[in-house]
Amino acid sequence: MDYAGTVKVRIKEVAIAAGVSTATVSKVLSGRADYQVHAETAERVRRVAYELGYVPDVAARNLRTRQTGQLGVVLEAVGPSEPDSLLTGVAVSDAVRRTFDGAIMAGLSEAARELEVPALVVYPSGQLDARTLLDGRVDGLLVSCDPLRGHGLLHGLRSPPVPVVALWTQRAPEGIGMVDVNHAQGAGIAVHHLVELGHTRIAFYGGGVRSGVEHFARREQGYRSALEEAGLLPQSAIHDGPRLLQAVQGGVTAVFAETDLGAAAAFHALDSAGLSVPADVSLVGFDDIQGAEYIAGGLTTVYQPAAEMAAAGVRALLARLDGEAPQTALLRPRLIRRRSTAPVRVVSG
Amino acid sequence: MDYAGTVKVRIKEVAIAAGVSTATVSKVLSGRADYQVHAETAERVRRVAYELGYVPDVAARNLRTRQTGQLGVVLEAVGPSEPDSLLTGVAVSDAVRRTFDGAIMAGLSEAARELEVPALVVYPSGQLDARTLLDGRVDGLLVSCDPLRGHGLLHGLRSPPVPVVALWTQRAPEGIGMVDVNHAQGAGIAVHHLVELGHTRIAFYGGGVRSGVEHFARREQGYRSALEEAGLLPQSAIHDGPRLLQAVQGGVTAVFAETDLGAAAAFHALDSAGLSVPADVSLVGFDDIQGAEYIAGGLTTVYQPAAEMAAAGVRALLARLDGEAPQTALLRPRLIRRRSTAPVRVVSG
DNA sequence: CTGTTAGCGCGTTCAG
DNA sequence: CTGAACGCGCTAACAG
Repeated sequence: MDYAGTVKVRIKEVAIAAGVSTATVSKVLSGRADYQVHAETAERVRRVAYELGYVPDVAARNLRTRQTGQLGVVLEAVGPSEPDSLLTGVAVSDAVRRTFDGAIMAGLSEAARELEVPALVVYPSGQLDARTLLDGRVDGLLVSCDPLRGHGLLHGLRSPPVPVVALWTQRAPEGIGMVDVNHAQGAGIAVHHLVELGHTRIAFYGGGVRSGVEHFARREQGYRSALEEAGLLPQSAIHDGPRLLQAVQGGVTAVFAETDLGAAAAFHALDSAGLSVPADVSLVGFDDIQGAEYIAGGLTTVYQPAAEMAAAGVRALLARLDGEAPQTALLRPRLIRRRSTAPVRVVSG
Repeated sequence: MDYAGTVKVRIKEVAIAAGVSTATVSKVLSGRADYQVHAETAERVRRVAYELGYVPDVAARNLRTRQTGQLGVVLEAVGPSEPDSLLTGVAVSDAVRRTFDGAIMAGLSEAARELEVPALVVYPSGQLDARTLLDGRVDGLLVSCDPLRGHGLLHGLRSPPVPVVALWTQRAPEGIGMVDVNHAQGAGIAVHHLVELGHTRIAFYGGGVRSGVEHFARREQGYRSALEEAGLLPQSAIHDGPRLLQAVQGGVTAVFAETDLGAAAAFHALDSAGLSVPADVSLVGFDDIQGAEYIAGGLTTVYQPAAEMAAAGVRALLARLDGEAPQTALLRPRLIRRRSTAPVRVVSG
């Protein structure tokens, strides 16, 4: 179809062409069931509207109805660092973030389609303050947080003018809904996998609680709980190659790394020392980053359901717009089995 | 600041509080230079507006001005496959797309901030037809294409009601602006790197022209041109392990793979046959996917400037809104040197 | 079941 | 330099 030079058709022209009033056209096309219109009339209006290529003007509609149906999105990780970051200077792969944000966008986009959200409004990086939300562009806001940075934006959003749901955190201020991956549970799944393979001395590789990063802390806590539940002894977190090798010499046969990138580092340390994965040491990561299948010959890892999280966020926000109270939802991560884990070797001698 | 229960402030209240008319407030805040307002008055209005927390209502403004300042975004890869895909059934890692889309969003977001685009409107996957663009939600549209799928959407957008710029393709219909990575140039850069290392027998690994995929075709063409320019002989494209090994036995010392994932496959074939990278064979990929540093011990590859492409897209679209004609821009890819390439081994005997 | 009417909040004439 | 009046296109309320 060719719309070149097409003058926009307005509701009045549809009304005239269909021989009804503009109100009737509006009633039919807005589809509100509480307006009863003769089926034949409605059908005629719809046909005429379609033939004329009529599309309601959203600006006018939004002005009249005082809502847009649109949901706002902030990708917090995209954009300049915030000064309150606990990890300024830490080299985190941009690609990790981008994969994650891409998955988030995919999930949002898919959920928006299914739930008939007409459009998502993405605010430019670092652009948003609470005041901006007053401008009536969106009915609600989703914030995809970056756990490696502070939650500056979220804290500026206490008592925001529209409902807010935060993704990938469990530390939003009161009144803000949350959807996060259950990091502790994910760690538990990883540990459980290793225990099933017969490992009893399992190390945690990464900054964990000490890093100050919410997710890493939860992962270490999950590691501890899972080991204790299994009647095994947690080890203190290890964050460098030499200590990892020490631990292995001390009898550790499996390593749970708090991230896939950490697992890559652990593998490098082990490999350089002539230790084989998984023959000598089993290795599990967390994230399932792109390329995880090439780490350590195929890294067994815990997949974070980012797209599902985004979809859950959309549903949660829609529920809030429907009057429900803010809630916290935790999604179950999934173990991806590859080739970096194996049954513990029977100790000979 | 706490906006709980805050009633939205309207222009009239600002006017009253500042002791002027709404027209004056509008003139001051819209910042249009052709309206002369007493400096003191203007300053007072601005201060009062700020103190009252006044934010103009975008719906009303959009209705009045007939534009929004917003740019639409379609991530074509997100969403269900189209039937016209040439590669239905081909397993392409979702993660690759997501990284790419994430980078695109990051670039868009950053450019939007710099160029003061108030917001980006992301249309849900597979939701958009040309008609939807008539609804006045956006002043222009960016389409991030998926080269592995058809351009169904783009072709439905001939003569669209708003300017359109397509990303990651050079095959959009007439009238649509384009920004793409210069794939041929990227291939040339890769080949040039290998030639500099002394390689003279360089293979192309992947579907290339025969795949029917625009990007892969350009990359193979770029490979050919670069070799010819260097006075060397291009080989026909290889797309499986056994033939790759044959080629190596036949004297090939370097392989340019059309994608990083392809490079991983090539590496696997070589490695399984006991050939070492880069000692026996040098290997270059294309894309610089997340995890490329773990492929083949650190894959030398061609990085696609996705974020820059997105930013260029925003600029191109803004230029079109400014009255300029649609153009095509090609961005120069960059070589990422890692450890999978080395000087050619001097043949002994 | 359908039509008439009155704004939604703002930006822009055009008098003063 | 300022303010009153109008209308962007649509939908909610109400009258018929």
